[in-house]
Amino acid sequence: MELKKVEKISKALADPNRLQILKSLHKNKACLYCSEINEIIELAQPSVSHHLKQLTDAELIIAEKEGREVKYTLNNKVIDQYVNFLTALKV
Amino acid sequence: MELKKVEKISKALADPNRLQILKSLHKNKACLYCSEINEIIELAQPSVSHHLKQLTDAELIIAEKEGREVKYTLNNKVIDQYVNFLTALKV
DNA sequence: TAGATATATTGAAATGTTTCGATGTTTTTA
DNA sequence: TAAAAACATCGAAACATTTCAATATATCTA
Repeated sequence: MELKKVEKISKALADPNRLQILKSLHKNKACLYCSEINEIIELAQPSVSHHLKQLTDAELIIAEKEGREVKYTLNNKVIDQYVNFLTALKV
Repeated sequence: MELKKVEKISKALADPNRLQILKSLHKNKACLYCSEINEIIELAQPSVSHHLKQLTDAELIIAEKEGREVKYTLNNKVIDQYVNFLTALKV
């Protein structure tokens, strides 16, 4: 994995609200609708939308449009790649 | 691992210069002197000092004073704990 | 012990991030 | 097809991070 990508993922993980979103996705078998996330995170809707964009841009989650709703899913593959980079860092 | 700690480590990893320092530590069998890091990173000395502090505060590296020099070592244990948190996030 | 060397701290400018109200876009439904 | 619902985008305020010159501190050496 490229350093630029590691940096982007780290940035996405470097916020308490975004970590909360990821934990909630984990609890809910990896997927949640945007409206459900809006209920969990105590921020205004545009702020939650911003955080979901950061996570999506880092590819930590995948957004799928379903009508006028959006379903978010954890991207296990990218988490694995990030973990592999970190593991390779050790001696 | 506490969310606050995950956030701190993620922040420490969210910078290209700090990732470069970690990669260099890996290449050099996990340890480097501050002066060597100053040569690798193309920033002024106080900036490098600042980045080393971020990494040390996150416990990703360990600082040991040796006379008037400081030796930095990768902290494999904390990297492992961080990796475990991320792995547990997957479904 | 005075000067040199290695690193840390301070303070300030530049830049980036977070947050929200207002508003825009898309899709559903009455 | 007009109104409602779900989400995204914009713009600005508040806050945090990065960077460096100047300076401080600690340790070594002549």
